Amino acid sequence: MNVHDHEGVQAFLDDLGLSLDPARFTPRYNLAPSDPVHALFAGEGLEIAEMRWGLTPRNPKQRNLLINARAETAWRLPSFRESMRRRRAVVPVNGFYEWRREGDERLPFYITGRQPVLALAGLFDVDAQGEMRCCVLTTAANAEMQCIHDRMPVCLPHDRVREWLSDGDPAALGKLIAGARDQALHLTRVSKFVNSSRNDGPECMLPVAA
DNA sequence: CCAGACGTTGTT
DNA sequence: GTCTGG
DNA sequence: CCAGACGTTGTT
DNA sequence: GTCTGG
Repeated sequence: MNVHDHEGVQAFLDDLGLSLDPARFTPRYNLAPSDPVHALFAGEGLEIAEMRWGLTPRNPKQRNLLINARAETAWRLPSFRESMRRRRAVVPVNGFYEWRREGDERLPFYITGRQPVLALAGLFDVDAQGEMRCCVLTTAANAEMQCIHDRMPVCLPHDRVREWLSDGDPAALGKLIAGARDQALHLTRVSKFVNSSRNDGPECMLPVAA
């Protein structure tokens, strides 16, 4: 994920009556699983909190962080079911990365929306240490994304964020998820600099020739 | 009905 | 608690 | 997600 | 191949 632009994020939050203290904001150009990220959720009203990316599996035998959840199956899977019902989240990002596999190569693309912030639909949970953790819902890739990958994050229209976080009706939520594929996305080929999560700087999102 | 298990995604 | 298998 | 590592005992 | 770290 890429969350580098505080001004853009704050403009998005303004419409929701939320604010994010610039002092608590670190620009991230290459935010990796297990890293802290700010996410919205319905607490006592709409709230924003720092969560770590990836739900911790409740079964200790399973150690993989759950960084994504398929929107099609999250309703019934034990790991996500309760969060789908009662712990939905939104992760505001400036963009995200997807890799096109070409043989042994991973060719990264930076993906943005029409506006400076993409509102990614997600879930959260509280782990055994009391820390909030979140994951991102995925859906079938739309036409733009299909050339690099068959899945993409669920991107909510900004005017549906409140509804996603507050409405409990699965049918209504299903429509929000379905609408994600209509969000216009813009793909930029970037250098493999971003492939190492040790690299976290503006170079991650710089265009390179295809 | 009871017993027993109880992991997801993406990629190949 | 809840789902699956028998 | 991708990159990169991937070893044990005993002794100091 | 598989696990860990970021």
